[in-house]
Amino acid sequence: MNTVQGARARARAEVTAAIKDEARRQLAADGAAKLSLRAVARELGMVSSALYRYFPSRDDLLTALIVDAYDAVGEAAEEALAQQRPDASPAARWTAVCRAVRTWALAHPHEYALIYGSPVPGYTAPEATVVPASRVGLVLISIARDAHLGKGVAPPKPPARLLAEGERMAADFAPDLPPAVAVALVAAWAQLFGLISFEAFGQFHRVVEEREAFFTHAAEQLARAVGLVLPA
Amino acid sequence: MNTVQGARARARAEVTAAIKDEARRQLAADGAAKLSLRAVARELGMVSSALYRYFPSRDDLLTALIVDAYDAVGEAAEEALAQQRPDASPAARWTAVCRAVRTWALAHPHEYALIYGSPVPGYTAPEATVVPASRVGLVLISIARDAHLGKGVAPPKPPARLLAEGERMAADFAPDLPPAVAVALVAAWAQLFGLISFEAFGQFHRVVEEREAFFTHAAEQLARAVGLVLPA
DNA sequence: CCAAAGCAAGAGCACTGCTCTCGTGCGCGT
DNA sequence: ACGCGCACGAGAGCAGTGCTCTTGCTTTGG
Repeated sequence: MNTVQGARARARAEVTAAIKDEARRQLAADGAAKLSLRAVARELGMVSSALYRYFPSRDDLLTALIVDAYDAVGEAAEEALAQQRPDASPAARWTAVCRAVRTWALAHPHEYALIYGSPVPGYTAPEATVVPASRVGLVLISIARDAHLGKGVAPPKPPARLLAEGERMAADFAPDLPPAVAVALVAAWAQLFGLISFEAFGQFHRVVEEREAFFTHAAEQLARAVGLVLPA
Repeated sequence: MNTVQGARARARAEVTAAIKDEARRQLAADGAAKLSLRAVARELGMVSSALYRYFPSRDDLLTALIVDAYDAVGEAAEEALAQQRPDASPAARWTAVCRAVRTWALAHPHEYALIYGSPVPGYTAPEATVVPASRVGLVLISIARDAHLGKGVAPPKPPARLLAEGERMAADFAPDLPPAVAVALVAAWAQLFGLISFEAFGQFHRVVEEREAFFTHAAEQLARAVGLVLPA
């Protein structure tokens, strides 16, 4: 008994991981649309029906890959933040995290498409995905909160009804964040992924050539919009 | 001879349109992944092989739908611009166009996903899609150009290499647009679709409730970022 | 030590995209 | 106006898919 859990459970975990690995390979090679349970099983030397002992359906396999992808990009963001020097400015932290997310997306376009492209399984994201999906957002929130705990430049005040929304959002996610910053932050969050998606999905083809410089500059402007840049 | 083209060609055009209509229906109902040539043919009372006389492959059908979707959203944008009063400010025009695009996207989520979600056919967008795909961009460009022909507020100057990129972009698309405005415009363009995609794809679930007010406010900030808002 | 539970394997169903062949009827050019 | 040709629809068929069910074997825990 050299294992804390039974050998059975361990074998199951290993096979499950092998399936996900092979699925990820096929995903990276041909995209989500062409991911085939039978092909995965074939490549693993097992028969297709055996695979259903591990994933009840193709969508469940995809959901597992989605969760892993959210975790991977979330980890990339957290790591980028952790590697910042203690004296780094909020804007510098913000830009570094944005660049890390972009780098991950460009390195794993199909996995990125899985999570930030069209929702492929039947329309409603499974509940299991919401926690990993929020990791990047939490990183951005923490940067903004640190910045505005010191002194930040408040973004333009939104209209009253939106400001109330901002208070609700702040109450939910970051108690001590000014409401106006909260709504600016959510907007910047969505806009960040707009920039990344357009680049990853080829919309910048023949439009933007200096992609890295362009993105960095845009990310810095986003930091400004959230009020992370101190006036000179 | 009541038709300029032969009856044969006309019948062909009608069947082609019927196929696209039915395909669009199934697209709206079940999404692109479940769009099936055989089901379309079945619904139209023909056998599946007959459909291949009109579209050489499933991807070709999807491409046709993509082109139509680009045209539809482009037309929505152009119409929104055309309906602006002559004395409307550039910022008001910008916001109106943004709202029109958003409205179209929310009304046709699956078609929107087809063009601004993950690229589903084999990775490279067919050449035929690039012209219709640029219609929304052209509308935004025209607004920015009109604004800066008068006097606009220049966006922050990007670094030198990006400024050169801006000059190239301006030369390609809008000869008389300041380079800094060009790069801000492209960024705002991508960010606009980031906002819309996040809402359409459910990323704002339990995050943003006042979606319309939120979007309008974000679009106005985008107008500011492009330099469309005059100082008070 | 044996029953129970987990597992792989195979056959099979309904469906998909796509190809090929084969008549037939309609539109077109003469 | 007529007949030829070709575009078209129909059908069978292939390879592949997701998923289910039954059948045995192996492992595990009481």
